[in-house]
Amino acid sequence: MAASIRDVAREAGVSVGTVSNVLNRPEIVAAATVTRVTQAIEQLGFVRNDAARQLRAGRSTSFGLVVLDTRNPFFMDLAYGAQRRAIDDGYTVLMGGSDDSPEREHSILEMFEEHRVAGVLISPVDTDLTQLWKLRHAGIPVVLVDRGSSDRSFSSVSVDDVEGGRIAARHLLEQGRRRIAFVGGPIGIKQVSDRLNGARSVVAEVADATLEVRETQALSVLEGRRIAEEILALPADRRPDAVFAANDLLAMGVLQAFVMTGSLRVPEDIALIGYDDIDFASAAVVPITSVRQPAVEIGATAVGLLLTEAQAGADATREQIEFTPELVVRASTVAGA
Amino acid sequence: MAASIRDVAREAGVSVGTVSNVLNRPEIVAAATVTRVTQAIEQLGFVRNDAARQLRAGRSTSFGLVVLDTRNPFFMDLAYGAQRRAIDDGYTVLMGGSDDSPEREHSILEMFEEHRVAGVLISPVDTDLTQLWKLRHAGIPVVLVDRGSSDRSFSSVSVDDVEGGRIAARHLLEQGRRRIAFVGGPIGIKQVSDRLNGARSVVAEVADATLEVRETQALSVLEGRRIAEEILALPADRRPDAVFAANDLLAMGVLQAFVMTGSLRVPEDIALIGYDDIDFASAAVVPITSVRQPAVEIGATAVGLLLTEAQAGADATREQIEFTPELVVRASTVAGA
DNA sequence: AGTCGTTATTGAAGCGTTTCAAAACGGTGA
DNA sequence: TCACCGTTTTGAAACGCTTCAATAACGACT
Repeated sequence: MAASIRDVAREAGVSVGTVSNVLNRPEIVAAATVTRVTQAIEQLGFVRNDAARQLRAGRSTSFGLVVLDTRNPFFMDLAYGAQRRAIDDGYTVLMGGSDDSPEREHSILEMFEEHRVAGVLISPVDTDLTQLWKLRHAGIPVVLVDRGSSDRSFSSVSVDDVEGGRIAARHLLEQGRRRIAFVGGPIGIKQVSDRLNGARSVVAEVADATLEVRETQALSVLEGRRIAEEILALPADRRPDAVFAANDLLAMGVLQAFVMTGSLRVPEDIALIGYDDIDFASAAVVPITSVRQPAVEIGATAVGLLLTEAQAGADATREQIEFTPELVVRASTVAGA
Repeated sequence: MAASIRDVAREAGVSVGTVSNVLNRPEIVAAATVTRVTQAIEQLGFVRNDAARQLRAGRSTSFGLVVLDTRNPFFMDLAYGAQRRAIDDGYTVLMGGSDDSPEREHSILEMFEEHRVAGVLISPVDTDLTQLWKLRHAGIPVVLVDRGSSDRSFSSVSVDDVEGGRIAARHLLEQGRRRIAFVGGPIGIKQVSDRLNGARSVVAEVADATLEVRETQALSVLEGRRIAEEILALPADRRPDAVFAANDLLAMGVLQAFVMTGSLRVPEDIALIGYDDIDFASAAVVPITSVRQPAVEIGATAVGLLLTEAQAGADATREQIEFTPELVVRASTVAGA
């Protein structure tokens, strides 16, 4: 079908080895030969076959990225950062979304492994990391993104989510809120539980403050809306006076439901804080206070770690990089902010 | 390094052909052999080498998707739809963002071609489609997404953007607006010029209505903000009373700038309509009226076309599918909506 | 016992590259 | 003229998989 290097060689009257050299190390080939081969390539419309090249090379020139949700702007920004950094080094990024499903995560990783990717970036759903160990054992470096490696066995680039949780809760308490609802889930996801635990620790220090947990199935706008309706259905005296949403998507859902029904004012009746600080948070009906994570930077840094680990081989040193989250105050917690 | 099919064969005491059969058509292999081989696979932690498999097969089992902007929720939704549809048929989707750069688009397509993808979905920046012809000539089916094929030479899944432009302009005129500003660009992008032309045709029919074009460098929030500042800088009597933004990202940027400075009320002083109806449009400070495109469906449908075209081979019939855009009225054009 | 028909397994060819030791070439100096 | 040397080019051997014609195994039937 398509022209192969062999056809080019015949057309140019040289051997396949020479064509390959023109393609990969033109400087060692005589100038006249280079032009002849180049012409033949042009002539036949030859395009390198990546599969053959990779087969020979043993491994691919792409990294795999597994995120929790491909439609979440936070992860898109992260992916964007990863991609830009990877391209600079001649790598390409394959992305898959696990949609909070361990099975899906598993099958994406399997695909990456069959592809012999040069490394894997992952924000895992599955608490069981044995598949990641298997990957490393197979010589594929793994870097955790948006999530630390508790036992330091993997390199990781993350944000201190416990501290992020504390920051959020502290801010709400400082605004005089006492009945806080934490909205997020599945709790199995480390990022979620860390944020919750951070908030809990701060709330525990204030005598009259309480924290109520409302678990969601996913970190989506829809789930936020669902929980908000639950809250609205409560008798007024049992309602929280603040909501800490585990991410901005949830926060937006919550906000939409509150605003739509018009029965609860934000922040007067109920304050709202999100997490991630996606671009859209600042553009919301009531601009949403959020705990900022540097998404693009996380992605880029993670690819950097992957690159060094890929160079170093099996005896690479693991590195845990942790960014500090940052509070961005907007009108959803402070009237007129 | 990693175990090959040959190692598995040795371990299980069978030939490589048999191992391959166990992997691909277990039903033709004796049950006892299957278990023996399966055990060996388990034992050695064997993982298929995708490169070798593809090299043999001649073509990959993935589709390539080129979008204008990977961070635009509209394209993410489109990609999501494509992915879900592709997975059902055992395909995988590779995505690349051209960021409105023809060069970048070119290099992504080149990568896809080297990868021998089974098909390409593309929302082209480049008005010159010769590279796409080249792809087709190489036996790779191409489907245009979010953009029709004017001469019907390519299959496409799109929305009637001229009609979409008309809908938007008509709506603004019906609200009594007469000085409309069109914000969008680069104008070279067909979606943008179609929307503009639709709007222009409707405005031309109303004697005292005018349409002023403000071209942007990109379809981003930032560019929207920039244009809004330009508008704010105008003397009050030269200001438009409505803005039609070529997509929701721009609309959000415009809105942010207006709201932030607080000098122009939406929709009282100036109405605002966007395009795409991304999820975030409804959650904006002032919920944004928009022209809806069924992103997920477009992606899924496009993969469907690709699948049939891939089956049919070179003599496939091209099909142009066009969805009709739908007006979604919100508060940014109708007070209290 | 020999033959036929199934059912299971084998072994080798080939996909398109890259790599690398070996060969060819073309001057140079003796 | 010849041996030697640096520069180019060659040709064959992998890489790991799938495919397919050929072979083997094994009852059943004549």
